[in-house]
Amino acid sequence: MATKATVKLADVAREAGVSKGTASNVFSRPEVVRDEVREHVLATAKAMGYGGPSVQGRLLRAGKVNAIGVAAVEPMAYFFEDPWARALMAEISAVCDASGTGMALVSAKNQQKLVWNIQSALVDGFILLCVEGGEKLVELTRERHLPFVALALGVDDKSIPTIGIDNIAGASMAARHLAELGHRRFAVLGTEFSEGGAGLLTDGQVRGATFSTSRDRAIGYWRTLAEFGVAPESVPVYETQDVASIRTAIAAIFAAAEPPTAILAMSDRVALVAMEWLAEHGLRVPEDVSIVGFDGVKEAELSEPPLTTIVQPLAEIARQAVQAILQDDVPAQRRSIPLTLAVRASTAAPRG
Amino acid sequence: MATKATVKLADVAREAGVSKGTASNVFSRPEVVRDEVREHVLATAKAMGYGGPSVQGRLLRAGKVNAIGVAAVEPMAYFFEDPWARALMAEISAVCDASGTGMALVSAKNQQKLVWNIQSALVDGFILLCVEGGEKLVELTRERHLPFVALALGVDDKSIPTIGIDNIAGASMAARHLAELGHRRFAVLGTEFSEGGAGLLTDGQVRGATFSTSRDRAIGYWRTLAEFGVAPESVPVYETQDVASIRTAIAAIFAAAEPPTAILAMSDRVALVAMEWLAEHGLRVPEDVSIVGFDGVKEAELSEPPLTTIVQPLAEIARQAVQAILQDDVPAQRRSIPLTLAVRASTAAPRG
DNA sequence: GCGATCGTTTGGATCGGTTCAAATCTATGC
DNA sequence: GCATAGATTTGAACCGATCCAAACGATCGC
Repeated sequence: MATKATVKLADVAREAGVSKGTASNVFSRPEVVRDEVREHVLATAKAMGYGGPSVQGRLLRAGKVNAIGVAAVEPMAYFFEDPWARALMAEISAVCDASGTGMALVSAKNQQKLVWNIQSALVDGFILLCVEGGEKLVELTRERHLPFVALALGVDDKSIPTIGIDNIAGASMAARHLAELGHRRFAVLGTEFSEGGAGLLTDGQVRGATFSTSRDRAIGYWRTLAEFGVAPESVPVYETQDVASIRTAIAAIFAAAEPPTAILAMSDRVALVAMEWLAEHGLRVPEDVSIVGFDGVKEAELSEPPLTTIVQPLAEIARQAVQAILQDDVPAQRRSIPLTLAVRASTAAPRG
Repeated sequence: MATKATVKLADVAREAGVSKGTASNVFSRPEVVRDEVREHVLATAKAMGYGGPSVQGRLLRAGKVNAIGVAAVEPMAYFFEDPWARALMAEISAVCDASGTGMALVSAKNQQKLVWNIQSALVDGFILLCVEGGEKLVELTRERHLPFVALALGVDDKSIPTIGIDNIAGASMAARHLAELGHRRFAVLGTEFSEGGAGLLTDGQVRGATFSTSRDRAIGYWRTLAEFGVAPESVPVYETQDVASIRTAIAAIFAAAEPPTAILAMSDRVALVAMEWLAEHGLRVPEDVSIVGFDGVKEAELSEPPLTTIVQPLAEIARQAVQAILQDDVPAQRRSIPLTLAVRASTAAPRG
């Protein structure tokens, strides 16, 4: 069923015997047209099968698309499958809903398509979800000359407008919580520090990490533990990627002569996998081992026991990001939203 | 930081001393322009801060937006939170990814905004996710005169292009599976039949349901069980809404003198809640009670025990829907995709 | 030296609307 | 009866590009 020769506003106007201007008013500013005329034009339009003013035409004049694009260097399904992305998207969409703004999803497996997708997306601005490969995305977006903010950018280039969290402060809270409970033997179950890495990291590897998120969290842990007299050298940091690497890491941690009484996990995902491993190996949480996560995903509330974690204020991040785009008032540099500690049942004082 | 007076193609052309046509070619058909000229125009553009051809301008000429809209009469967060919607969106986005098509999310809490959102969405067509309130959505979409297909439309108006599943046949498979295992005492744990209802339904209420999905599944169960000599009157159908109503229903079912040996659940969600209730009340699945779900969501594979269920071919539905829109070749009427039965560990022969 | 050919460039039409100043119509006041 | 304010309508300009037929310029063959 091919689209028949499309009827345009001018056709309707001619047929109805009014000017193009009046016809336009009938649709976009009906109150200014005399009732009689309006009815007639509307009737003519319906009779001719006119589908209403074409959006693209209006757009050209108006300039505003009234939609924001959310982009990621991931397949599009990422938006619906990754827990963090999903939680964030839900918040972003709630804000967009409230302000009647549309959302467009932009993604690409390959760089080639990403370029085109970014360049041709019909949006007023972009929110960039970039866990990795973010720089290229930022660069491309910049060329569109549209407002944009990056969320969770793993690199810290001061010139990129970013809304993020203070990872050092967050990690600090997690470490302080455990230290105040009396723990003195720790291990850090980290996320990705550099492309594809995994395993125990040296001090130098931590500080020279590609991804600042992981680095900052490690630094936050170390710094605060030092205040409690725990030497950084005594707190091993394991980098992990997939589930297998997480399990390998936690196994290594508990293979030590004096295993830690508390685990600092750099993400809830990592923490949850670790808790599973612990349960399988007869170690009780929090009686034998305390564990603190990071992110505050929903699953962390529902785990057994519920996970103590540092929760990211996703709603606030989403609100600020959307506002910034809509008002074309992106932060000049990086802006941080404070994190909060949610104390649940996965932490307790160490035994003895 | 207000956007400075935007530079347009014509400005660049004038500044570079070439015609608008040539300038346009530099960007959209570079190979046709002499290297020297191209370099010069590009340089001028960069110097003037030209952001590349404006999408809206190009659009007007091209006609194709190269994006499809997905609409629902739900808040936008629905796309990221509801399990069924999410699974479907993930599939749809995978198909879009493959064909380089963009996606726009359209939604609205209130009808007022829905109208505007549908009318102003920049898309080449729509996929409608309508579990309820679908008719209004269809009507609005029709006015855009763009191709669209409805998915899972709960009403069966033959004139609406729909890609769906054969609920009767699916329910039939579920019932047959249990009957062939030897079950003869059943109860149906239903989903929503009419706006806000819950509780035991009469035959008339089932047949007069507002939502054809629930009705068809019930009919499928009854019809097939009858073939095995089980009278429909002996198979109670409970309508449910939220978790509480599901628990109430299953409690009622097992309060009977001769409780059923098998449960036919109209959705995996309902089935999973029921399994939880059964576990809490010391009834083992499948030893004491067998249960079959419907939908085939991911959670059904991971439950304990894994749930036997009728799986919806979401990937295929998504593929056909997207293809139909992109090729402007929507099915004239309803098109059904076959369902499959996934036998897992929640079903077994009845005891004794 | 001249016409044909090929690669570039040009200018104007077009996409489908919105907008606004000016023109036209209507009703009111005196 | 006529000027005047207010309500409608008109027509042309414009939004920012793409497209294409025609013009142009250089090279080539004879």
